[in-house]
Parts: sequence; structure tokens; C-alpha cells
Amino acid sequence: MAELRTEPNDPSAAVLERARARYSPAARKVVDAGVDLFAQVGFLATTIRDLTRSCGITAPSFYNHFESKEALLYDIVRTANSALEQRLDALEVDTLDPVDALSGLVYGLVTFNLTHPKEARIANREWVFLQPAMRDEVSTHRRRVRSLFEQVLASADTQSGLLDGAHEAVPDELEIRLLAMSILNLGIASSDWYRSDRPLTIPEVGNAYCRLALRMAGLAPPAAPRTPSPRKNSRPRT
Amino acid sequence: MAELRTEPNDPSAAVLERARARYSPAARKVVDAGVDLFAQVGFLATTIRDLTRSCGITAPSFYNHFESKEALLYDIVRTANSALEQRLDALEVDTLDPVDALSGLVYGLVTFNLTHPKEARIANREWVFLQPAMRDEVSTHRRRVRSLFEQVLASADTQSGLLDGAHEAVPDELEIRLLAMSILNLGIASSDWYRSDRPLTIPEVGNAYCRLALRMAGLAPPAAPRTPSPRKNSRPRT
DNA sequence: TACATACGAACGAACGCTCGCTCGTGTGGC
DNA sequence: GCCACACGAGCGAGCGTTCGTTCGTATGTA
Repeated sequence: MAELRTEPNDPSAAVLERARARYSPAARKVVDAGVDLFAQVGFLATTIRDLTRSCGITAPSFYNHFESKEALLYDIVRTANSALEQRLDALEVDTLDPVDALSGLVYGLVTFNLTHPKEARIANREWVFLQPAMRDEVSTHRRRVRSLFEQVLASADTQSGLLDGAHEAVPDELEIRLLAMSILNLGIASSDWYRSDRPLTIPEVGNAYCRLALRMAGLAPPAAPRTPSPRKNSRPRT
Repeated sequence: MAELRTEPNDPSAAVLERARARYSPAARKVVDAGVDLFAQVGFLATTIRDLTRSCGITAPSFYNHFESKEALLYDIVRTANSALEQRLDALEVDTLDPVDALSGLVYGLVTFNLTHPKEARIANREWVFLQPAMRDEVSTHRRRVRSLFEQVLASADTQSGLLDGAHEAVPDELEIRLLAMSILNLGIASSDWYRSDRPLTIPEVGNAYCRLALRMAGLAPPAAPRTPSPRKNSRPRT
């Protein structure tokens, strides 16, 4: 079970904040500007001069804080990735039943992406511009997260046979990977349309995506939704 | 109903091919190189010199065929968009029941993206680098496609009340938009993992995504899948 | 208190390079 | 003879980055 966490609401926010404490105040400004610009116009379209202008220094001063433009991207991506990974690992999904495990993963993923939409966008879309060595490391992290989802979906399948892949030509293993990729993409897409000034709160959207993911996995009835069971403190209900 | 179509399998391939007939052989080579490179490394990371080198001409010769690098991107994006739109419009979804309509849209979207993965990737990811005027036009096309999905999902909801949004704080309209965005993203994601040398054929994947979308919309039972009804010629079953 | 030292952080100037793109010219097939 | 299409040369602009230097402040020592 996962009742050990102390943060009541969003542990990843604390993780992300702590990771940023290692920057000096000046470097922190640079990182913030990088997060803004990389998320808004992309890594390639962002110039050092754009970046430094938006935080009140000149281009050369950038290199007092980071080795290169790419090093800044790497810092941002790695920080976001490990914050998400810590959050999902803390769920200890292998101790939960499939419904709670999948719900927890989706809720954690979606609320992370909505709470830190810029960091999430960069981690999801811009990491491909890193050099192969760094990119491979990032790739490993992403694969680890994906395998969390696949593991839960596989155990949901073997434990209760709820997936309906058997009636088609699609093997279970591929159906599971397809499902995992799709659900992960939901989380990425969520931050594309969500705006914090909308009528929905982040927990509400998180729960909506949980129901959606359960339906996708065949773990929830479509027309007569099951009454939600009492939830862990990490996944508040509305 | 939609029994008027003549192409038995993939009408969008014909549409795309016809659209390319307007290019001279030399220009066609340039377009092909652009499709390859824009899809592989992105519009910004592709240089005119990369592009022309890969099709055997020099950089200046490029401008005998296209006004600018951006004009080439615009051509590619617009062609792909209108091919997809023609394909989905031809379904005449408003004459179908919700299950067939949603299945047809998802099947059309997914098989289009898998048949033309490079064009789809460009149309989905690179169009943002166009100037505002062109981008707005592309935006309109994309909104039109999205509204096709929203319209089908809305009619599915009002006709049969299958969506379970009512039991939560999420209004139906937002639930529908969330669903539409999610299903559209499935199609985009599909071309990220599908490789044609895999054991699955494109129609198989298309049907897998159909079942997934139906589950997402609450239009199919999760554990005991409904036996598929006889299908239109535009959506072959395995 | 007073001075020497060290350091974080900023700067202007400029480097080498590549970008998208243009110009004037050559040339081969209808 | 013409014209579509290729070419080499080269443009101005902007890129990421480096360099040498300065400024202000904190700290340690006498």
C-alpha cells in the first residue's frame, strides 16, 4: 500500500521545487526562462539571446550558469522526468489491485502534466533534440514509466481476463503495449487543451481521465459506472 | 449511408497520389525529400542544403520549384490535411448510427495515419511553424476534423445517454471535447509506434483502435464484446 | 577597523559558421 | 530559338559560443 506519503496533495510539486533549490537565484531565473520559451516555441526555435533577454541578462552571461543551450534542456528534461518517476514509483503499484493501480498511475500522470504543463511539454516533445548519449538516458527513463503501465495492464489481464483482445487477431502483448502507449498519450495530450482558468479543477480532470483509462482497459462498465471505492490520500475525489 | 465510394480499400491513398500529380517530376523529388526529412528530424532542423542534397540538386535549384522552405511545408501539410478531411467527409457520419459513425471515423483516421505516417506526422506536429495566416487556415481544417468527432460523440450521448459524465462534476460538453481530443490523439500516437514490419496489418490495428475508441465512448461492453455487425466496404474486418 | 584575496556574475566585442535566399549564367531537350 | 531547370558564387543575417575584463560583495587576516 501507499499510505506512507506525507504530502497531502501533489508530491511531485515538492520534488520539482526541491530539485530547483540547487540553482543559484540567477541560474534559477535562466531555468525559468528556458522552461517558458522551450515550452512555448520549442528548443530549436529558442535562441540564447531570446532566452537571456527574457531574464534580463546578456547572451554571454548565460554561460556563467550553463555549459550550453543543450545542457539547459537536459537539466529541465531530467528534472521533470525524475520528478514524475518518483511520483509514480511511490505508488508501489505492485501492491495494489489492477483498478487502483491503473487509477493511481493515470491520476499521477495527468495531474503531474497539468500541474507542470510546461515542464511536461518539454519532457515529452523536446527531449529528442538532445545528443544521443543524453537522449538514450532520457529514453531509459521513459521506457521505465511505460513499463509501469504495461505491468499493471498485464496483471489486470492475467488476473481477471478483462481485456477483450482474445477475440481478435491482436495478441495480448501488443494490445497491452497499444493500450499503454494510448493511455500515456492521454496524459501528454491533457496538457495541450487544459487551461487553469477553465471550469474544471486539476483533480476533476485527473479523475475524468481515470475513468476513461479504466474504460479503455475494460476495467469499468460503460453505462452504469461503478461507485468509486474510497481513495488514497494521493488521489482526492471531488 | 456511404455505399457510393468506389475505392475498395484506402481512398486517401488515391487522393494523396492525385494531389501529387500536379508536381513536375523534379518538384516531386523535392516534395518526397521534404516529407522524409520534415518527418524524421523536423522542419526547423531541416536545412535547404540537407533537403536538396538528398534529392540530387543544389540549394539554389530548390527555388525553381518552391517559393520558400515554408511554402514546401505548407504544401505538404495542406495536401495531407485535405486528403484526411476528404476521407472522413466521405463517410457521411450523420447518416450512420453512433457506433458505425465513430468506428468509421477512428478507422479512417488510424489507417490514414498508418498508411502515410510521414505525412501524418508532419501535418500533426510541424504545422505550428507556419506563419499565422497559413497556420490559421490549417487550424480551421483541424478544427473541422475534430468537430466531426465531437458531433458523433454528442449524438451518441443524446441518443442513448451512454456517456457516464453525469455522475461527476465534468459537464457533458467538456467530457465530449476531452473524449474527442483523446481519440484524435490515439490516431496521432498510432503512427509513433507502428512499424510496417510488425506482425499486425494496418486494418488489424485500425480495428483494434476502433474497439478502443468504442470502449472510451462507453459504446461497447468491456468484458463481453459485442459481435461486430456486418461492415461497410470502407472498413474491412479481419 | 582596514586591507588583501577570492569569487559569482555581468559585460562588450568578436569569432567561425550556417542559415534561407538571390543573382547571373550556362545548357540541353522540345 | 526558347525556356524550364540546373549551377557556382555570394549575400546579409543570425546563430551558439568564447574571450578578456570589470564590478560588487563576502571572507579571512592583521
